[in-house]
Amino acid sequence: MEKIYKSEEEFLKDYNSDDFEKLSLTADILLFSVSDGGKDNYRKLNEKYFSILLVKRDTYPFKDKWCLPGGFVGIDEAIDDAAVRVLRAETNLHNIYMEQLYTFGNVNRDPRMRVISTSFLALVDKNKLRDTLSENASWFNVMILEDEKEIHITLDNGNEKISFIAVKKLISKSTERYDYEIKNNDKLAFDHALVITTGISRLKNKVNYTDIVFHMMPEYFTLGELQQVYEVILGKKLLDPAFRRIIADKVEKTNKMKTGEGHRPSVLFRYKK
Amino acid sequence: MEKIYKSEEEFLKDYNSDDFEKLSLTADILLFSVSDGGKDNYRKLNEKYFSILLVKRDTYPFKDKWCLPGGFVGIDEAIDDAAVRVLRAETNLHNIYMEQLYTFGNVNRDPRMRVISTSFLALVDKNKLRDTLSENASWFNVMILEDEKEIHITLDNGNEKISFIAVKKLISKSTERYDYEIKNNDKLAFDHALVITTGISRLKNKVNYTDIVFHMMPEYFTLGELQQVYEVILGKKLLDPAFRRIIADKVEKTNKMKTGEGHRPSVLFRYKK
DNA sequence: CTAATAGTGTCTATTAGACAGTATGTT
DNA sequence: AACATACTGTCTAATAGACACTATTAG
Repeated sequence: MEKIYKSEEEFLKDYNSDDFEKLSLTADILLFSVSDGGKDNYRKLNEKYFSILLVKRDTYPFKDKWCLPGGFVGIDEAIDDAAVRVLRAETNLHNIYMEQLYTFGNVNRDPRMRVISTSFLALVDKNKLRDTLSENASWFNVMILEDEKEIHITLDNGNEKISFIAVKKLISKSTERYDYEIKNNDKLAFDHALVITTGISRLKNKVNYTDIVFHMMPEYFTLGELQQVYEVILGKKLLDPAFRRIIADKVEKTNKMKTGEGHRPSVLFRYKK
Repeated sequence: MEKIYKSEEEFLKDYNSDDFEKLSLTADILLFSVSDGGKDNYRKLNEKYFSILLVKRDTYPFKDKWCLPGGFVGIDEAIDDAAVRVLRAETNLHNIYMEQLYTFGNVNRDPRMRVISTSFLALVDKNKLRDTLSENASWFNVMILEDEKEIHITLDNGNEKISFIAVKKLISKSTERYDYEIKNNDKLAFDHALVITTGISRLKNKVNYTDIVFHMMPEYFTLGELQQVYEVILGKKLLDPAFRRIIADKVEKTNKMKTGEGHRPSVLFRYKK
């Protein structure tokens, strides 16, 4: 017969939490940034690449595959704190923009046991990172080819190329929500190809209605550089006057100039808070 | 000394998942709908209310407080499947629009033990529900008063009023992200006042750039009714011609009319997929 | 007739897209 | 001088906001 409790204290004293089989939770970080490619020509601007930080696994499971920086959430640790801790361990960075992305909770994500993963979207200005990466971590440039049916994503760190296809499956046309089926993935561990796809989609989307990109910019930047970052994330060219109109009230002019570029010098701007 | 594994199979055979202390996960559902209030006047339209389903707890902890329908995620059950199961148990509904909202993972959310909660936003047309609610469940009309600093939320099911204040704490102006500190809550269990606040904010936001409201509409509706739903969620009046322009290509006219309303009859429309 | 909503026409203000032009540095 | 980018002016198209007007029903 079930015992009748008279108070919450009494109930909690008796409570045995082992009645349910518990599970493990990880916090995984999608750290995005923008990096400079080289110049092919002294006059031209640096090409910008959208890039993501990955870590090579040195233990089983998925030994020698790449994955997102991540780690288990401690029993006495908030998820957000775990995310901060993991990012700091991998990059020595803190005080970085970070938001929760999505929680992936299918069974068999991890061959060891049932693991839930809460992923976080983090953005940095790459100038803040110098020689502080952990040994197995590496930045990959992200190339995205998207049409109505599929997204072809290629990640390239100079030595190694990772590519896969995310096939869009429309969940709801009305809300433009997609699920993705990952194909041709052989270098990314777990379901991280799916996590990366989800993160890139969210970022592309947010760029249009938030000021999120400024978290990837250094303190001083030219409008041309800012425009390049928008272009590389959105995957399309923007018209100069329209772009300047839109960001006009988000930035403020400084009295600094960027010179020595083989063409007319450009005014340096700063994000206006 | 650490054992060196030659293959993933060998590694997995030895793997003991009890090295980490595990935690519990629940799926909690925010089921929103729109309900009709009465008419004060034979000529007037039914007043519309935005409403949410809550359940009264009959066991500890938080006995006799209200909470969101929810339940533990099984060890062999995907989070999404758990969400569907929970919703069905409470309402007998399935095939309902549902999207993941947010994962709440602070410590001490639950006095029993460490529990993580993944919340889901679900929307129904209330006409689909008739006498199928579980005994402890009840619909509450939602009233929202929002300014730059606070959101005052009142939930009312006719018998009981639940109200609390969510104080906005700006995380990032650039991305317009807020965290909320809940004050004056004494009738909602766990951190569910925070979950509800987060859900309402998300919904208010999504109404502007998705077709999400159609999930709360019956198959046939007048444009006046549709506009009322937008107004009640957004908490402001809209201008007729502007509203009609915006939704013009999302709906299609039918040859049905709604009559008997004490004023000019109105054409019934249908969502255009 | 009256109150109440249904539905439309139109003027204006704002925003977005497109293109052409001028400006100014380095080599 | 030539190239490449910086930066601006302006015309046009599309979208949003506001208001006024007509239409139609039950009672």
